[in-house]
Amino acid sequence: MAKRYWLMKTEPTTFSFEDLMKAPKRTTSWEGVRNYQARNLMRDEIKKGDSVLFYHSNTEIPSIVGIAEIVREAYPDPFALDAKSPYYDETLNKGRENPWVMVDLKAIARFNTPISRDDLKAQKSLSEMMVLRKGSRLSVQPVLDSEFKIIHSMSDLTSL
DNA sequence: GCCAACGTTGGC
DNA sequence: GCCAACGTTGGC
Repeated sequence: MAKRYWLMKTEPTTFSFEDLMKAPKRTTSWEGVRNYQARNLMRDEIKKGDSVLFYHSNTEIPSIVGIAEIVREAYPDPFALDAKSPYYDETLNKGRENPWVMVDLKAIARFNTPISRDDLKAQKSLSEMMVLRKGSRLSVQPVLDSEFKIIHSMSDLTSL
């Protein structure tokens, strides 16, 4: 099965690439996705070994800041059942099966210079990227091989 | 802080 | 099933 590419968004005030690099084994679980389209991608499409562009959203300069890798495929997100978690899903309290899943992600490379949204927009060959579309809110997005390669070649990265 | 775009909810 | 109201996302 061919390796695939994804873009995952996070607000750096919630969980940043720095946080991922500092995590044990530079690995974290990607909990808290509460959108069915994104859930379906994680559950059905995202495979171990796939690469992830790590995107910082809702910040001063929205940017891709590094590359991560899927190290564990989808499994149930326990935070959905934890009343103390900000990701608690209170609609599950009647015994409805927990529909939410998460994957595990490992930091692979850090961009010494983040590639900003403006940088991406300046590339004609990236004009179809989902993340650049106005109103694009999906927090887990597919990325074409060609798009990943271009971004990789634009980057100045340090392997971790 | 503003607000457009989007997903979800719930009345009918 | 329709769709208005609402809450959230996220660029600007």
